[in-house]
Amino acid sequence: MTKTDSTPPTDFIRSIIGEDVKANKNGGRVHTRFPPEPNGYLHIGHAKSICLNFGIAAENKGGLCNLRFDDTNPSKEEVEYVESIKEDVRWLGFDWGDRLFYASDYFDKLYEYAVQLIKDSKAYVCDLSPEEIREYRGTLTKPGKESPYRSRSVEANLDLFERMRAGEFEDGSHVLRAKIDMASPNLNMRDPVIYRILHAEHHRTGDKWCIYPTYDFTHGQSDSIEGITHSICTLEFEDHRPLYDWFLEQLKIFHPQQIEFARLNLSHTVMSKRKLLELVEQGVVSGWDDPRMPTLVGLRRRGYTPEAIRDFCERIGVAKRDSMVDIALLDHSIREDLNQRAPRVMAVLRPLRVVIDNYPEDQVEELEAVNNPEDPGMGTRKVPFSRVLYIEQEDFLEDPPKKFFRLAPGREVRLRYAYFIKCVDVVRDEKTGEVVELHCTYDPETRGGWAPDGRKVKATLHWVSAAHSLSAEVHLYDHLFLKADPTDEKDGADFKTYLNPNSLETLTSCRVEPALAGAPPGSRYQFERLGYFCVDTKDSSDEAPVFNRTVTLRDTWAKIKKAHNKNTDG
RNA sequence: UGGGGGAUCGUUCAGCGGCAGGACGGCAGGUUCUGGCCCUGCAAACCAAGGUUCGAAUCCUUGUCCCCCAGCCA
Repeated sequence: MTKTDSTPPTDFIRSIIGEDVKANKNGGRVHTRFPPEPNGYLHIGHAKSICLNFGIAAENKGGLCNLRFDDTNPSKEEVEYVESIKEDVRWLGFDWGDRLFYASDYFDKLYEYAVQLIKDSKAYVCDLSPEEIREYRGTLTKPGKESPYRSRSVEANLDLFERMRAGEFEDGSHVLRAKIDMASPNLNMRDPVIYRILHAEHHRTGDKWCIYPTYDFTHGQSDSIEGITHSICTLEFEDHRPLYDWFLEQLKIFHPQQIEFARLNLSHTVMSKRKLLELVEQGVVSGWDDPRMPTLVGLRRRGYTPEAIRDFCERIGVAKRDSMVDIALLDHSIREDLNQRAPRVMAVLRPLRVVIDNYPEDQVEELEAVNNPEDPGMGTRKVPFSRVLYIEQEDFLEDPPKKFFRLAPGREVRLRYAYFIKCVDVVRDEKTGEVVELHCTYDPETRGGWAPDGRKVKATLHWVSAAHSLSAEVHLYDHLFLKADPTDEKDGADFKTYLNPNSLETLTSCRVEPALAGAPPGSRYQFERLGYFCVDTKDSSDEAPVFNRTVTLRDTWAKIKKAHNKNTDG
């Protein structure tokens, strides 16, 4: 995708790095990393971080970005997640080369670091229970108390730590703690736990270990080992930085620079892995790849392109203030991308039968339609036209309001690429009064949609030939949540109470033009006047195609209707 | 009333002592065989109060509000 005037993004992180390069810090090297925990699927918030880290590496000469899994908690992490994460990063368009790492690669090294701290009297084995540790920690305003085990000898600590590793103790009975300052105003410095006993099988190291380093003891050192120059993370780790600095200083090892930025919040959805997991587990959505999910697998299945997501990540910027990006911006990014590349096609979601009374019974014409007005190179196709057609139910109104330009009794409109037609009769269901069929006449002089006499119509409708169209199922998606910030549970409500009951609407009697026969899973189209749709990658088949609506077209008629309703209701 | 961060159009990102700007959204037009795209125009903001200065969104002071931290999660 080519952007006409894409200026290279600048933000405070890139400025800092630019200064560092200019000052020849780290010999001018720029090395970042994307460090996910393999305990869930990646979402669009991760995409922001991925684009930042891989983007910065790509923008700097010789710059590199590692993919490293922070797999320090075997009880929550699974291979399923590491595979999906790798796939998602690749799909987004980034490449970690041969630099795929795991924090678990460093378990031996980390153990040595811990031993080193013990030998320097900077760490000790503590026998306090989790509850006791919490009590001893103090509170935000009250300093903590020192553990009674704080002054054990180096020898005793070495022995105990070795026995922890050997599996002599039960989970939770002992921990290794850094010896820093129980009175520190920064709670992270109050003798934090750096190793805990977890008799759990690790997805990579198996049962080699029954003690595991905490994230805090792992992350900074892993960055150091990999020679990461700029360790970019989110705001909540800002007060962990002094702790990471402390470890690096005590261990006398390479010191990456940590820079924090605000994580992405998107309106009308949730971004926390815990909440997303809850939606999956409770069956609110069909899975991590439900097209309503903000996960990368979900967005992909919904029809989003990596280009659009990258464009979005560029538009939202990077800063330190907490923010909530309007999901309308994501809509804009995908529309802009798909407008350029998606072939146009006609599909009728809610069919209304139309009979062209003066059209010969057995005649069929092949009319030429352009595949993409934005890109003439995409060529044209033939669309069959015959006596019986379908149009969209909402394109006809018996009693049209002022600004309704579409079909109505006695009114003439154009059928796209076909003919001008005029509505001459309306057939109703005898019982319900519902309009079930329209009778129209066509003007043979307007073949292709042009009027030789230059007369104008106010509307152009999409349509399909009844006999030639294919049936299809269509999934209409809308925001998962009605409330912009479902996380705002101040009135006591659970975030799920703000779920949009209409976030998915399934239409089973849709008709699509024959050109869509055999459309491959994942392929994207614009259904003219309706929106962008893609062939579902899971539930679609040649016999029973399923299309997912990625996003609607901008719809000014919908806005007019809405404004009108508001006025009449009020 | 412990510590760490942050406050600029509705939203978001710029502006780093010298005309507050862009994008999305909104509104109004133009164009149009998609009520799409595209084009034009309009409305729209410096948390507050003091101070320094010829000049303050920017520097200083004092407030106010918001976010994060009391996992052996990350």
